[in-house]
Amino acid sequence: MGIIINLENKIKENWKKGIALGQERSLLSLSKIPEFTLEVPKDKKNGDYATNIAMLLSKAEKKNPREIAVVLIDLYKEVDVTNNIEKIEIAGPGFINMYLSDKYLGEIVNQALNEKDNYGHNNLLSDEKINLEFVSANPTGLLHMGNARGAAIGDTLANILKALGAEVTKEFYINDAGNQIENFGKSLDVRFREALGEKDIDFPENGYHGADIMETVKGYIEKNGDSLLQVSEEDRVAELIKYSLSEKLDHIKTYLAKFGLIYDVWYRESTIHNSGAIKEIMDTLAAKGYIYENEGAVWLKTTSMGEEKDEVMIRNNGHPTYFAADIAYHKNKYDRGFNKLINIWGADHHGHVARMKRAMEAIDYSAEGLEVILMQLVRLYKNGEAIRMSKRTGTYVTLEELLDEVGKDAARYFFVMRNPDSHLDFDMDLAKSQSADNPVFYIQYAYARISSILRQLDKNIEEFLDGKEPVFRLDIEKALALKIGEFEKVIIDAGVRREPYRVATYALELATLFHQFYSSCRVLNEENDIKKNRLKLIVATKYTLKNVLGILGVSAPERM
RNA sequence: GUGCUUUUAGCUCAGCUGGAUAGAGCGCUUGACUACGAAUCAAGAGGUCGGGGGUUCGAAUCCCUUAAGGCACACCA
Repeated sequence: MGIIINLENKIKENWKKGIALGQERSLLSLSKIPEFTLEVPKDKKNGDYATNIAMLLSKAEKKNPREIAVVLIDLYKEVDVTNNIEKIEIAGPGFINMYLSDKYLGEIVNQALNEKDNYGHNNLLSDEKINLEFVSANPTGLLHMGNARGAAIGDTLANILKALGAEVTKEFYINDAGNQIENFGKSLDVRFREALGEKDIDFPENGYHGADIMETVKGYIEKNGDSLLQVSEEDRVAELIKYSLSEKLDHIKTYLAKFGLIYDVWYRESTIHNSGAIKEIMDTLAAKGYIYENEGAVWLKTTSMGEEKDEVMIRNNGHPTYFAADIAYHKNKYDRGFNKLINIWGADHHGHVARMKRAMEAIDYSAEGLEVILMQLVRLYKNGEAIRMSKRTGTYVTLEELLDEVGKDAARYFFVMRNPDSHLDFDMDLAKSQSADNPVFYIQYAYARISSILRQLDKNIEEFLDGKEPVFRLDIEKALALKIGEFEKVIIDAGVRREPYRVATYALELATLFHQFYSSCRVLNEENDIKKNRLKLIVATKYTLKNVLGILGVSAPERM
């Protein structure tokens, strides 16, 4: 556990002990200790920590908060054996403000120096076995901006959860079955026959018009010739689907890898269909009386589970729906030993969330263990104008183009920096710009500056890192050290709440404090003690920056 | 129509289980290199937290209501 978290726990404990002591001595009349807060005040003038405990007790004690605070502070001082608080004051309507002893700042820096690449890591979630499924784009086309946002959020979240000790499996669900694939196959077949000279073939109604599948078909013909014309349509379609999916998937894999994302598992929907898993859940649900037939289709009584309408499980053509397959798929994930299933879906899937949870309950699996992060759309801006993105008209920007244009680092940072449930305005020009306006460069620049200082050091850095706790006198030094100490709290917060953007924000804050420090403090041309302390501070900053950037999947350059 | 979601500075967004004078970046105005990288820093202006009601010591935050955007409500996925 980090210094800061330990410290906060101790402070809270001490307040509780103090109150208990007060009860013993009948100084306080309350029977139960209320849930009080320990927060970091926005304004430094109000101390390092503040608690609202006196205000909360006001009612039960029938006294004004400031009077109670006087009693509480005496009690606190009596039980506090660690002396981690230097000064306690009453302020405003009854806040109790605590001022930390500076000793902790030195401890924080030392911890970062000792733990290096592991600094900020933790074992809070070591009991969790998490399956994180994201992107899962249809393998019938190219990856677009929405997929890219999911990729960045998912991969970052995976890194955060791993930093908290969880076992995380990143999974891509391949929709290689169902209606879409049938349409895809028909479209391929038409393009194939057209490419070989056949004319006036009706194009399927919900077919794929993209130019990319013509390329695919041409590629197939170059390699394998036209022998497929001799086989049955069914076999031909099957072969074309197999070939195209494999080509598309390779493409998707390649570009996700360039984006810094490597999946642990690629799971095919067809495995679910072929394994009998769907029949199994249908039997389970039927045995529980949740299944009925109507108009040739088989329905799930989701209304009896609190949903607004029933859902089709098996269509009247005998094919299971996506919903039915998804229930089997999620059961399969639980059966593989995961206790948490986290999915990242586009906001257009939100109707799917509640019924999936109800379905899990219906087959006696955990609905709580299934978490869905919904992601809003990405709006793309270029030259100050919104670019309309549409698959139909083919004007959408692909991950490939994005990587070419702005690069992995900027793209990943921009996608993660906003809360998923707000729309993301992606400014291509800003992401491309190599200036202070671009947060990615700003953060990386801080790292490069530190590296630059260390390169100019006359002796080996290890000679300055003597293990003694550094002492800081200037506010900016203290602020930077404290920010380093917050890192672990940020990771925990981001992980527990599943909000990766907090890490992006933190990286920017840390870089800001470093730049401020840099502009007001020299490091190299200082008298020995100060030089040593500041070197420790910037090396600790460097490790912290490296670790944050690592979590974000953004590179940490020694030079820029 | 029903459900979910968003609404905070000119723009893009933070704001924790309710806390002190609502924050940051960009943009704007004005400054700072004979000093470890000016891809930086400092200072300033800028707000009816969409509107209205309620809960309480205290509301951007919780509840009700209302307005505006987005999404969903298929035998598609």
